[in-house]
Amino acid sequence: MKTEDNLIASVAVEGTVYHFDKTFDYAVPEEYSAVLRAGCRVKVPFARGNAPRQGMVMSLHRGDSAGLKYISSVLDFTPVLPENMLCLAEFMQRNYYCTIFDAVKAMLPAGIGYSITTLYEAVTDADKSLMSDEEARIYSFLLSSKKPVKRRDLMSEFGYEDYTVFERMADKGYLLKSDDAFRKIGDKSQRMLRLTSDGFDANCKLTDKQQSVMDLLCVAGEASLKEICYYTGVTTAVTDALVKKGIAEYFDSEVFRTPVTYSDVRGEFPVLSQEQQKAFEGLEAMYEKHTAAAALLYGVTGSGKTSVFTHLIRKCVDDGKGVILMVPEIALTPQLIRHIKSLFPDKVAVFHSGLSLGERLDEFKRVRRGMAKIAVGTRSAVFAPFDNLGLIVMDEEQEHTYKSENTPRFHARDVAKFRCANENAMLLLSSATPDVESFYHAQTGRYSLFTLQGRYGEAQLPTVLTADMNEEVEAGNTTGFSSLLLQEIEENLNNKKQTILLLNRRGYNTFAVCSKCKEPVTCPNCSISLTYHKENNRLMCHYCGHSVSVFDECPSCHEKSLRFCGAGTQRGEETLAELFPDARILRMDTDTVMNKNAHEKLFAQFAFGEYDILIGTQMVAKGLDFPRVTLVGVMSADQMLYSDDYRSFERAFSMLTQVVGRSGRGSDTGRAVIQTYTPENPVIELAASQDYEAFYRDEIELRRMLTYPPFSDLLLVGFLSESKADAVSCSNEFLRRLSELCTEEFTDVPIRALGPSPALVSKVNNKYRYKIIIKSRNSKRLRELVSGLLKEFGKDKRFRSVTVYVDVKPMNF
DNA sequence: AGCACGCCGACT
DNA sequence: GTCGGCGTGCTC
Repeated sequence: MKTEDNLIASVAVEGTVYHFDKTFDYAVPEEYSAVLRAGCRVKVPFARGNAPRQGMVMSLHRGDSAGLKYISSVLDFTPVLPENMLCLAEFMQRNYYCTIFDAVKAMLPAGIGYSITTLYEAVTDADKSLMSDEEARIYSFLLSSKKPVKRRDLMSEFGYEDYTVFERMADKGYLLKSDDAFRKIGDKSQRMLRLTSDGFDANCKLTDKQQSVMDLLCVAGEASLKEICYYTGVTTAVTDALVKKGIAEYFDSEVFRTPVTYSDVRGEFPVLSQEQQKAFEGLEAMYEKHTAAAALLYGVTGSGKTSVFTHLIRKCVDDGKGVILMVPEIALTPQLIRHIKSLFPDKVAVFHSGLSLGERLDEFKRVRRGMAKIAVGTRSAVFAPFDNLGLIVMDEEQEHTYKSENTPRFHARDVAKFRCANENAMLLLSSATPDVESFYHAQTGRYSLFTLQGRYGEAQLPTVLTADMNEEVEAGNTTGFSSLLLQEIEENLNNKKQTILLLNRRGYNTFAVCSKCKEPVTCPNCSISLTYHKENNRLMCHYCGHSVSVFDECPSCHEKSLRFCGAGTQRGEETLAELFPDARILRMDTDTVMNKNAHEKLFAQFAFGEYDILIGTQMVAKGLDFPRVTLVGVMSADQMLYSDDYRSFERAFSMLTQVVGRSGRGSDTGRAVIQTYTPENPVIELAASQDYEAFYRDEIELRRMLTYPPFSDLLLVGFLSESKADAVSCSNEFLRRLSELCTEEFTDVPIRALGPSPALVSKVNNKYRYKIIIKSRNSKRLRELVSGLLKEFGKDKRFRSVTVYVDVKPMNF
């Protein structure tokens, strides 16, 4: 048989590392050669041990297969991803410095994933007398179980941290090894726990932690694992133990099921105003060219941006093309989703983290098979696998939730841009307070700009007052509520109107300090102070999730002198209740909202008038329209304004504009009170007058002067290590090599580098974090330079303890 | 990142 | 001699 003309698959392999990632060529066995196509997943032997790994076939070609390994099995007989998505994966590898498989993984629904596991079974004729006691026990266990046992299960059964024992037994011929691909099941974060019906027998001894879980279950009956861990401060190891004892059992949560909207509730397309019609016609003309294009739809809240883009979506669906509609957070936009579903019955697939794995898989398949034409969802919806994409709409395009903070660290807007360019589709960004970069592109003609001026119903802008907190503190007021705000709340209560208060801190107290030695109580794993949560009476770390029962002894000087300070939402709620005992107060933050579809329910209750005051973190700035709200209070504008980031003004402006705009949506004029220690900051005034364009003019000048985006691109190089010294020396060496290369091979790449310096939170989960910020133009040459350096440092054995990664357009640094 | 391979020291 | 500890280098 001649070897020159065999089928070869280029495969992206799972579990590689950036510095040696590429596609690996495998020979395709004869029996698969007719069926295998790019976009199918395969099982391949990898590295010296030929350990089985999952891979994605990126492309197929013919050639000489001599010396290549063979694909061991095919996991999909029809491609799970179309060609254009494979092309996108390569784009992501180049731009986000991730492995190709990382990019592929981001595109697939979690439920589709296979994991490849080693299985062990006992040979029938081994001589037990030759084994150690431990080996004999393992052998008997495997002999009694009929089927091969997964390595993982075997490890936990015998309490091992590694699997050398089993490997040794396999070498000695007592055990047989095999590998298989398994469908992943049961996303732990969504699992529920309940007591088993047969109850538990009284002589069964429980540890303290197990008992606390039991107490919770006895009261609640059932609870999600997340909640159990929050309230009792245990890890899943404890719940696992209860399940093992037969006292409790896991089950999949039913509450997350999306209510199915049947086609009998058919929505009406909104009638467009003259201004909206004009914008629509402009967009329609762009769309009709069927070439890659981008537009920004800019209009104040309530100007009807949604109406405009629903008409455009209809146009696109009528052409038989796919539409992606992205929203910042699904939980806060239930009415938009319901609206879209009612306009396009049976054509909508929804993508968000609240779906069960099975549901995500179903929605993915509906898109893949062309049954659904519109994919609605959060940033992961940008990967909806349409093969004839027509339009991508990004609602509230400036929202930070569009940026992924985990590998692959992509920005959904950039991925959307690439997809549109690559698939000849149109990109429509929509916002009341666009990202400064986007508005710049609209001003300079890279995007077409469509503006909506009119506010529906001509509601008046709210009157905005600022409260100078310096004066309050001088006057001895430490409640966090200025006299001005209190007075306004009082008035609203008397008039039976509703109030929204924004307090951007979770928990009860934001930190604890020792009144003797002045040491704050910090997380043992992170360089961040612990927050006191009243509901579970624990101190918690919002970074790594560490929590301890509350104590009063200072960990540094051992005096019983801890003092709790700073107000979070829980404390704010309590203070309010004391000040206004008759007011009905609703608190909303990730703690109260953790369970079920609570968002919508709570918002609905508030809209119904079941509460007088809504206090919460930034989620209260979004969500439903509340016509009865006539007062909005911002407890502190300062944390928003002064974070260590060039975008803090932009974010604060957007947030303040949004929250202030919540006041006076109905017939009454609204009021807003912004509390701050820096009342002179112009951003506050600009937000008060809802004047985006004036804000933009100031901001863009600032950016131009300081060469910040859009006049440059930012890249963060991160260094993570358990050893502080290694992280420091690695980052120093990186900077040295960077400047060296810039004076040698890369003289054509203009670069400014800042750092190295410790990250904003310098230690998380016992890992020290350092960063270098690179200011440059994101060109091909820059990517060559950065990618080369990453590979060099990945291989460097001096820095083996250090993980080096790159974050393009970092959000927090 | 794993993981096999190989080289060296301590031991039945 | 042989087991097993760790340092080194490769992954189609």
